[in-house]
Amino acid sequence: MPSTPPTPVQRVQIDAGAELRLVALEMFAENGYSGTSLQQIADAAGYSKSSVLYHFRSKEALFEAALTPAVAELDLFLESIVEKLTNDEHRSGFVEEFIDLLLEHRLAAHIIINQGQTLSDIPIIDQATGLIGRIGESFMSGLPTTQQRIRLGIALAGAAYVMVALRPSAVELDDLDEVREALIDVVTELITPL
Amino acid sequence: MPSTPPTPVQRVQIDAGAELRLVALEMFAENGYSGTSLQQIADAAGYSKSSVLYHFRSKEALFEAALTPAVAELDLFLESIVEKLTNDEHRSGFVEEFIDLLLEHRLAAHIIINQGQTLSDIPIIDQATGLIGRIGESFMSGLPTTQQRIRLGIALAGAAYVMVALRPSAVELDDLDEVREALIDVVTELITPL
DNA sequence: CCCTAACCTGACCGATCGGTCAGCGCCTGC
DNA sequence: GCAGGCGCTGACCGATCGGTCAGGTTAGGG
Repeated sequence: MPSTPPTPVQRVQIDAGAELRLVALEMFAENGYSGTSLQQIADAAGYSKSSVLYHFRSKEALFEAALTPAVAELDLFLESIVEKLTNDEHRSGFVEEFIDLLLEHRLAAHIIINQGQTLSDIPIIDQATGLIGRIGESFMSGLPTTQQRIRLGIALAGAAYVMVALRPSAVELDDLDEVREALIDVVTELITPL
Repeated sequence: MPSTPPTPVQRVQIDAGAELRLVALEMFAENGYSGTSLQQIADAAGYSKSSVLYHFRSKEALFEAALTPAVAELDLFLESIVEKLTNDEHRSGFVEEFIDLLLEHRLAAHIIINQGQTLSDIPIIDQATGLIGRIGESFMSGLPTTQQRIRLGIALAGAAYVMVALRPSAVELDDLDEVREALIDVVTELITPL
């Protein structure tokens, strides 16, 4: 019998750091940053509080680690925006990508939207709101009337908030697809006259 | 010289309860419910923590007292809705009143929108979200397609969120009027096809 | 077989949390 | 002038907060 290969076996969930990041993301979204204690996170993940602080130097570091993937993708999205908006034909694609980005990182979006002002002194939150601001600016390069700015705000904030308001339990996969298309339609309709 | 009247004099701000309610509302909106301590509220209002707890039996009672006026007006608004919606001519008035209601109670709206899910176990929050839900239901009595529900959601949530996002410092009175009209226009445009 | 390093934990720390309580000064009606 | 209640306070309570630390356990390489 040949020697067994060097254990690439079942990697179900042995990465404690990633597991803690996920649990923390859910709880921060559900109960808020200051409303979630390290003890609660540790209990939910099946570790001790000390263990959480072994993997992450502080509560804020854990928060930052939990949000980092979403913010990184948001950053990539911003970089790709410039060419998207110069080519007029790609504008609808812009909306689609933005909605998909929000859907993929719903929990992170929930946190940034609902707690962004409160937690503005945490670096990654500051970075995220900065990115969002630059997306808005680059979109309406000639930021014309108040009415137009309000229109854009309602489109993006409304879409984000509707998505965020979806309770995780209420997410049937079919419905999610339907929601996705409806969001793309309505947002596209709102921003095309700009 | 006639006797001085029984001191109806300057009532600048001697009602400690009302003053505390106001300060608490601002701080709860700014830093969140669990992110605001009774000590911070007391300091900001110029009282001791004990004094706050003399006027309000608990932190939750103070929170409830701070939100009560807004929720009461929301309740009145819901009662007036039925006749507004049966008379087709008053539909635009509906939007106008709703926007004005949000503008008048911006801080309370901020709290209910951003912390409603988190604080769903507090009675007045439960009441407020219940009222909002009934407003939505009574508006789209025949809740038709997903697309139409999303449209309504974006209109109302977007408007509310745009308003909430206005930093208090950024509120010039002229701008506020401009924002009000823009909001009414866009929201009306969104919900008229329903 | 032992040494090391990674992982995890309970005990403990000072600070702060929401809340209680006894008592202070002051105004008012008798 | 005195009794009583209202507004307000500091001292204090147990619980919990985020965070530190010394030590226990385990797996792997020499």
